Amino acid sequence: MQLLRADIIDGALQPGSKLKLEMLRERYEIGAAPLREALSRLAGEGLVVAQEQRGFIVSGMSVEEANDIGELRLLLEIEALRSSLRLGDEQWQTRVITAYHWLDRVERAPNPGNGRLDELERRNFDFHEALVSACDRRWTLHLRGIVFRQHERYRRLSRIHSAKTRQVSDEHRALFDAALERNEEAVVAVVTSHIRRTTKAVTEALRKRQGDEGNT
Amino acid sequence: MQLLRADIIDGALQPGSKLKLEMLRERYEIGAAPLREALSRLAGEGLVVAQEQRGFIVSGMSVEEANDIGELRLLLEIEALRSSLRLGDEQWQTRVITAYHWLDRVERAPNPGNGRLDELERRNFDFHEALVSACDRRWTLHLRGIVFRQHERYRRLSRIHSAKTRQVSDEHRALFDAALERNEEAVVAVVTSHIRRTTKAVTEALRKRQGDEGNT
DNA sequence: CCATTTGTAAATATCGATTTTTTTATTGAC
DNA sequence: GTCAATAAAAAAATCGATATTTACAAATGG
Repeated sequence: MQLLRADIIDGALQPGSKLKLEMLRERYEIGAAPLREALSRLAGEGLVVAQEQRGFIVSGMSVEEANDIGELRLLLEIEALRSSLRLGDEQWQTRVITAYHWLDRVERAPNPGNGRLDELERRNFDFHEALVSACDRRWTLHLRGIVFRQHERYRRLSRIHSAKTRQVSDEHRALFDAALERNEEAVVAVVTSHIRRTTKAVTEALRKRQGDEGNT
Repeated sequence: MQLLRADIIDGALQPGSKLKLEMLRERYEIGAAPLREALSRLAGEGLVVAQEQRGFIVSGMSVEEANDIGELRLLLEIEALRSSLRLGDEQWQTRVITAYHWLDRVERAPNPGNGRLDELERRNFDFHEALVSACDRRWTLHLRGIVFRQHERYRRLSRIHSAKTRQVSDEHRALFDAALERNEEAVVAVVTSHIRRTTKAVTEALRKRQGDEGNT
C-alpha cells in the first residue's frame, strides 16, 4: 500500500494509466484481495479512480487541477499552521528545529543528483509536517495530508523540468524564522508566496509536458 | 456501500462501535471482499478507521471534531460557492431554483414527522449541491463532499435533540436570494452564519449527549 | 465498404475456504 | 486470591478458484 502510493506520487505509475490488477500483483507480490483494498483506500482519497466493472486508473493530472490543489493546499496549510503556532510547546520547537536542520543540510548539499531528490522530498515533507505537528485539529490534518500528497505529485513533475532550488531554500529559512517567532501573519505571508510560486512552476512544467506530448 | 455509508451518517451504526465483518455481511448480504473494499474506501475518506489486524470501527465523534469539521465545511463551501457563482450559467440557475423549491416545500410542511426527516436532509443536500454545481474545481468539490458528509453526521445528531427548523428555513431563503443575485459577499456572510449556527447547535447537542451517557 | 452482430479472449469482481492473528477463558502456580 | 501462562474460540486477513463483465476481433448482412 505504501509502496503503491509512493509509485503513484513519484510518477512511476503515470497519471491516467490503467492499473492492471495482474500486473500490480506481480510487482508488489500480494494477492488480489489486499491489492483491491489498497486501491479502494487510495480511491477514497482520490489518488486513483475506481471505474465500476472496469478496474482502476491513476487519477489524471492537469493545469486546472494543479491550481485547484495548490489553492487548497494553501488554505489547509494556513489553517493547520495557525493552530500549530498557537499550541506549539517546547517539544514542537525541538521538532521544527531538528527538521529544518536536516532539510537545510540537504538543500545546501553540492550535488542535487537524482538519488538526493528523494531525500530532499522527504526532508521537505518532514519539515512541513513538523511545523503543523502541534495542530490538534484531526480533520484539518487529515485533509491537509490528502492534499499534500497530491501536491507533491505535481511538485515532482516540476522538479524534472526545472531544478532551481536556490530560492526555495530561502523561503524555507524565512518560514522557519517566522514560525519560531510565532508570527502568524508572517508565516501566512511566506507560505502563501511559497506555495503560489510552486504552483506557478508546476503549471509551467505541465504546459511544457503537454506541449512535448503533442510532438510525440 | 451507499447503504453502509448512509447507516454510518444517520447514526444507525454508532460512532466508535466495532464493525464486525460477519454482522455486516448478514446485514447487507454481501461477501467479505466487497465489504472490505467498501470499508477501505470509507476509511480513505475518514468515516471509518481501519485498525490493522483488528478490523474497522466507526470513527468517533467529539465536540472538538465538530468544531474542526464545521470550520472546514465553511472554508470549502465558500471556495466552491465563489467559483460556482462566477461560472454558473442558466442551467445552474434552473437547478438552484428547482432545488430550492423542493426544499422550501418540505421545510414548510406542517408535520416534521420522523419519516420527513430523511427527506428534509436529502432536499437540504440537493439544495447545497445545486448551489455549488457550477464550480469546476474537482478537488475542492471532492473535499467538500467528504466534509459535508461528516458534517451531516453531526447535524443529524443535533436534530434529535432540538427540532427548531424555523430559522433554518429563513437562512436558506436568504442564501437562495443572494445566490441568484450573484452577490458573493452576501452569500459568504449568510453561509458563514448558517454553518456557524449549525455548529453551535451541534456542540450543544453533543455536550448534552455526553452528559446523558454519564448518567447511564 | 461500412455497420451490426456474434464469438472469443482478457480482465474484473465475487465467492468459499484456509491461514493467521487477536481475544477470551481456563488452568496452574505462587 | 491474584497473576501468569497456556489453551480454546472468535475474528480478521489472505488466498485460490469461479463467475461476470467488458474489450477486441472476426464474420455476417446490408
